[in-house]
Amino acid sequence: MKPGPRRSVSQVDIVDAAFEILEQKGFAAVSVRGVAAALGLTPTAIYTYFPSKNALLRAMVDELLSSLDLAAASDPAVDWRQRVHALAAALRARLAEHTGAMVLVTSGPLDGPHALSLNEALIAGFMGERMPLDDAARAAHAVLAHVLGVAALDAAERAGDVEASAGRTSSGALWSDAASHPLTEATAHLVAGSAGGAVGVVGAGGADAVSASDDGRADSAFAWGLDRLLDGVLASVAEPVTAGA
Amino acid sequence: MKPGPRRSVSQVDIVDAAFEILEQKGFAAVSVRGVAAALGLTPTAIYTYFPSKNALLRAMVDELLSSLDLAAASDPAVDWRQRVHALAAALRARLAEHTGAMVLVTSGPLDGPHALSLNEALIAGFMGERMPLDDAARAAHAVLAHVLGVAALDAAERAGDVEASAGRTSSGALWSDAASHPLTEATAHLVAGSAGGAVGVVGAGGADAVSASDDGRADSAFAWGLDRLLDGVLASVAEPVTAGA
DNA sequence: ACCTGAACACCGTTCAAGT
DNA sequence: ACCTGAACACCGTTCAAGT
Repeated sequence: MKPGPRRSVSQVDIVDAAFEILEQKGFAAVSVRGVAAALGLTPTAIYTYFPSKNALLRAMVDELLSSLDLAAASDPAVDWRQRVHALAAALRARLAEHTGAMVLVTSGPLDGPHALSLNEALIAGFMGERMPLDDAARAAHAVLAHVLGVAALDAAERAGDVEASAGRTSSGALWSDAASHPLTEATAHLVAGSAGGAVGVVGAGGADAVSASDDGRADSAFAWGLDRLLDGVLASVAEPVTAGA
Repeated sequence: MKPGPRRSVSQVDIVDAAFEILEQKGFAAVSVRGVAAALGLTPTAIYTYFPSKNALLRAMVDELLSSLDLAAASDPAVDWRQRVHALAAALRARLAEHTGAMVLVTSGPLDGPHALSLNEALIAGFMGERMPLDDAARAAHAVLAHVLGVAALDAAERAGDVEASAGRTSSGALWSDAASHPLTEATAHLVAGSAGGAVGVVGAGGADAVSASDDGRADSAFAWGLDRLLDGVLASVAEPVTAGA
């Protein structure tokens, strides 16, 4: 099973070991001590390669982003909208794969080489749609925010599968006893659901629809929101700023 | 300074103590042991009120959301766009106030009473713009995702003020040595910057512009993205679905 | 440069016991 | 119901020392 402890380790070995632990035992198990043990090292040996646990976490973030296909996202032969959808879906899938990915992504600025390249590809793509540089940068930021936000809501929902909350107000009454939130209750099915799964297939199918391979309920909500954002962003190209309220 | 240990505690006392520690010593200091000590209790006494630390965290999330002015957000006399902006800015400000707010929000489903009421207000608001229930729910989800996503990017950036990353690839070269990411570098100023600060003033000024009191660079990027999202969402009311690519 | 061993100052949670 | 005390199985990080 195990490849056995290596004789000499490197930064990438440590990051790989950390990901293996993340996938098999969850985010809470990703510890300096645990990673070191997986490599047959003493905990303090890790500090030769990373100045802190946080630095290791940030290296993991960039490793995670390295799996994105930026070449495909930069192919001008494909519709930009389609490319954004594929890129966003891929990023969301990566974030959904591991528990606690939001903690990872929040451990420091997204200024690693792959994070910068991702941002660069997004800005360039929007500029290809005749957007000025500044707005293209804002659009890239907004798309990134949308993906991270949906990932955060996904993560929050998954975190509660095991744990039931306290569930009581100070008056002792149970939360949302009946129809006090009818709209939310009636639409919960549209927004909740599993991410990942078939998401990896997006962009591989090829020809027809943007969100053809979506089957999760949350996946279509994700695509819908992204489409509305892109609608608004791309519409800003035609009518610059002048139309006021 | 300290009000002294209480004679009898309650769930709200514990949550309050946890927030005080969060604001003064940061998220890492919010521990069962620390909260208990602040109340003059033994760590294990906390488990009489919360089944786990995570349950305490979730109670903190709902407490955080309780400060949102949902009444103002439901006032039909005010333009819906303006109400969404105020609500979103307020939520973002709350998330920006404390370090590690994203970890808090990710600790479990947003199904507390105040979270549900927030969602309810958002859905109702979009329905007031003649959107069908399903799309209104998706729009609410998208707005929430946008706020959380921007908050995540904010948090990530702040997390790096202290800590410089490893900063080296396996080849030993420094990250982003020169102009390998020109678009990102040229626009970094548009997207980075402090959140919070004057944000709390939004909605208190009153009359004229939506983002009048914004001064941070990130604040205007936040408002821009939200406006583009609302553009796309509200445009979907006029032309339902029929228009194809 | 790379790694160990011992130590410091912490964690969340369980359990048995007291009132 | 509410709280204590002891214990279990952990943390991240520093420091002095070895090679």
